[in-house]
Amino acid sequence: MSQVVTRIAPSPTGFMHIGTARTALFNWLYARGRDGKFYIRIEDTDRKRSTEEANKVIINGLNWLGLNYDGDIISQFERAPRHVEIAEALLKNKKAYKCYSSPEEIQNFKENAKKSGASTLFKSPWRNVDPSEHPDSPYVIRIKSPETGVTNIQDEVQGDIIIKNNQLDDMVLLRSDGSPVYMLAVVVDDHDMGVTHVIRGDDHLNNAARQNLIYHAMGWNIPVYAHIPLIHGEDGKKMSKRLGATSIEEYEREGYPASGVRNYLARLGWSHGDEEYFTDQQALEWFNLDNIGKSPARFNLKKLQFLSGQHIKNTDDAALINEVKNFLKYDKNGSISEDKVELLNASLYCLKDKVKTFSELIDKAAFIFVNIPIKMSHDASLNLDEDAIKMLRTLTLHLSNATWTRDDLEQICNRVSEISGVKFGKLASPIRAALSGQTKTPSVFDMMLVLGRDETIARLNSVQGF
RNA sequence: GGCCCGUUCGUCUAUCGGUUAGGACGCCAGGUUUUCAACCUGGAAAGACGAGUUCGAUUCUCGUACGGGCUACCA
Repeated sequence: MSQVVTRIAPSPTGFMHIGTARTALFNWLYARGRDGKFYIRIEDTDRKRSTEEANKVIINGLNWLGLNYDGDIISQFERAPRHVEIAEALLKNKKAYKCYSSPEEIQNFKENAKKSGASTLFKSPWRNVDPSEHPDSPYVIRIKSPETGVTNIQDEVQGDIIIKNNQLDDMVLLRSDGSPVYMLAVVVDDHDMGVTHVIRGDDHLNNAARQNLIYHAMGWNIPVYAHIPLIHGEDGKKMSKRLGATSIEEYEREGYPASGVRNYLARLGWSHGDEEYFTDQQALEWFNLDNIGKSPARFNLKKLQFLSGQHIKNTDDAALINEVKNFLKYDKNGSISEDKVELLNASLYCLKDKVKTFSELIDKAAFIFVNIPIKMSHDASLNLDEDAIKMLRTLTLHLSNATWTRDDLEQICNRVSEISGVKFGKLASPIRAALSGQTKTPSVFDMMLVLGRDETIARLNSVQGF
């Protein structure tokens, strides 16, 4: 079999929908897993919607998700002359015809048909009129769809779908202003781009029958179809902005790792036995069309979070630091200085196993980013009463000649809590407050280890008023 | 209205006629514990409904209900 070619064909709406991202991922996995090509084509024939900015949003989304594409991005709009050329070829072959019915006429017909309960399928009276009788007025070009028989869609996901040809109207190919219609453009572009596998949302399933008409009329090979069910929101309805994020950029902003999003999106509607967590390599190796489900899947944030946590845990430190730095441009901290990066790197061992997002990681690493004098949260300050300060004073003394290993620190802390006649928990809270100004932090030992002796003692002193 | 598609624990799914219907997230209980987490152990939890085919249906067929899509000179 020849090389696999897939494509993602988003329309420039100004943001990248999570569903578009998943479709892109499926196409990318299918192509890249088979040494094939993956292209982007922007469906910008509707000029009202498209802007440079909107294209950029799509490209940024794809880049962030790590879906690299081949060649240049293709603009459907720019290919209009070629679409017209095909429409004219069809006209010449008598596979299409000029229709002079006005929009008002058609509108009236449909309204009447609806009222009387008859089929609303418009049958143009111009279908078989000889060109010599054509008026000199605006016209559209319509395809001649077969009046009898059936059109068969062979779909890798949905199975064989049979649509009766009498359900298909003579769709418009070229508008009266001469511009091509989407249905024509898709077929021509897919054919010209050599697309072998059309993996797209199942809202196009019915359209596939119409598109097949054009393939047949041109004598072109029909691509392999895989119409995948759309993603729904947590409530089972279409994903809306009201419930959760719909654009891929929001997940980036919130600090989800791209690898986790890839894993989650791939697993949503597709499966490989019981595998839930997998790497890109595994996804590439395993992904196929056979195991895509037929029913729409609901988006579930908790599972995304779980998987994201797993991916962060399994990312090596150097790569993780890079991703976090990149994420920081969305965080209020902005960028961070090199010495803080070093501290962050040193603390990864006690952070990355426990967080689900980069933003959570930064939160937990807050003790790194504060400086003396440390601003106390209200809850933290409650842990610094007189008795506590006294304990900290004792602790500071013992700490000055500690060897600064975990064992040693634990021993010292235990001794101090013993001397003070309290359980370790009573001592840990003030330490935590002094070191971070917060009540939720990594273990006090981890903080001491990361901060080092000088900084630890300085912070402890600072709450004692030194 | 017509046509097309779908329906297994709350959610994502496994099962390709015979299973105590499996896994994962989430949830609940217990454990670990210096906070928050993370982690460990255990638990509850599903074949939309009704017929038919069959020795036997979650699985095959039909119907109903519910959900979704298409039915544009939108994409």
